[in-house]
Amino acid sequence: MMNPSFINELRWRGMLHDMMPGTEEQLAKEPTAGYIGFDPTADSLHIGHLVQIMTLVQFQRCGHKPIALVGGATGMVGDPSGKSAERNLLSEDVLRHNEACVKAQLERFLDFSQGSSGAEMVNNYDWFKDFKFLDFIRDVGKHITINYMMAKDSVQNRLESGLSFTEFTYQLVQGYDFYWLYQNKNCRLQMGGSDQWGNIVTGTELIRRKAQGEAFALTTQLIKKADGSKFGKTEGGNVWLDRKRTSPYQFYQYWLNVADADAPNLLRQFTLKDQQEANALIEGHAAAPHLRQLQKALAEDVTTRVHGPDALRKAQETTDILFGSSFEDFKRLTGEEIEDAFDTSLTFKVDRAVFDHEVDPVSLLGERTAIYSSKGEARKAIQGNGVSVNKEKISLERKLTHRDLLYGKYLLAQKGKKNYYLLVVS
RNA sequence: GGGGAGAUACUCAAGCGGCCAACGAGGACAGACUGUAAAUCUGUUGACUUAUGUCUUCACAGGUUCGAAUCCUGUUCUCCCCA
Repeated sequence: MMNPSFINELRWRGMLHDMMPGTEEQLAKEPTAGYIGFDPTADSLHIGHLVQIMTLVQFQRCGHKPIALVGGATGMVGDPSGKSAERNLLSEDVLRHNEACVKAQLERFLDFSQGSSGAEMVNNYDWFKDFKFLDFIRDVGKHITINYMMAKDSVQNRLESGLSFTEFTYQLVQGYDFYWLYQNKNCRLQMGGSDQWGNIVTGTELIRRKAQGEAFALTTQLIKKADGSKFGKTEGGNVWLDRKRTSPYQFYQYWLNVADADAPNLLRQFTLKDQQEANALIEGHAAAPHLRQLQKALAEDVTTRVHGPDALRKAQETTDILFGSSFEDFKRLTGEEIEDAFDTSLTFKVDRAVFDHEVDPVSLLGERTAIYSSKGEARKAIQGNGVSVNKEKISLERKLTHRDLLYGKYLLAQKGKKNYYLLVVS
């Protein structure tokens, strides 16, 4: 049985950015171990990391052995790549916590069973924590010249604005990771986003000089959206993999809302659909864009992989209830169904006494609930025709009473067109 | 060490004694249009409030003035030229 070529897989998916000569030959020759590092800068990964996760997943599917590295050590240093300013160091407590969270997330995506392509998880803190400074500069630093390190873009870009020795050293630390994995896990390939090229190559260089070995580098495309805006950002910031930060419903909605121009690309990169399937979906979408089959397939696939089938089903139900139906339909739901449809983050409890008299919408939305952060903001939004209650646009004069409550306790509030909130009066 | 330029809201960037919460552009959010797209057009964008209001902002600290982002003094930082 012939495994599909990993490189070709990345090619048609549009994920390949660059690789060292010989990489493709190495992968064709034998099942190869390859790694990608994830620095624990937060206690959850976000969908930017998902590209790298998918790269590892594809790598494994093509018969190779993926190693997911959690950067317990590198996270302590801080990667200057792509950063315009020096960052604050995280405390060790926070790092150890983040590390555990990131590890748990990564574990869900790969197959860790035994066998030549069974995944492994390592933490570079394990080999760095007892590495003495003097040993490091003698054993590692001696092999790489300052001239070489200075030439990296990540360093050059920071010479004007400033770069600490700590961040400058990052490439050596990461380079040593690769060397360590090469020696201990027979790891021949490091992958990463295209901004990681410099760091990766420091590793292959170290392997060449220190171990006279040959190792390879491969980078993937950074995802760009058609309109030039950043991928993975929403009003609330990053789209996280942790459901406590981004609920499955919000996660599903993010993918469902992807622009047409970006959808084919994202489908190829974030799902495992094969070329035929993907093309069929893309053609189907081109023929009937308003059905948004592409976005639906994408959202479904990614949400399932990240949050599981149950969470997907619930997210879809909620979506149907909020977007697919009129308020008349909404009213037919039972109280339990309604409460179940909303994430806790979108649900606000309001004291019954508030509805004893007429309620001013401004104070209800801006003061009694956190839908708007202040009355002023709530007022501006209402004046700007951006607020609905029970699917009906409201004005400043529209007072709310207990008669507006469904089952005497529910009120559906909308901020803009897409943001729904549930007020529960009790 | 000598000389010059500069530091303004999320970013870029005007303003150079009162009409400045501060032009404009980008971004972000919202409205219309649509398909919970894109493009386009419109509105909002210091905070609180809703009144022709209050408060906090134009690197930092002082000062001049009825009044300063705008003038003076000192401090910090950045860039450029010469040595």
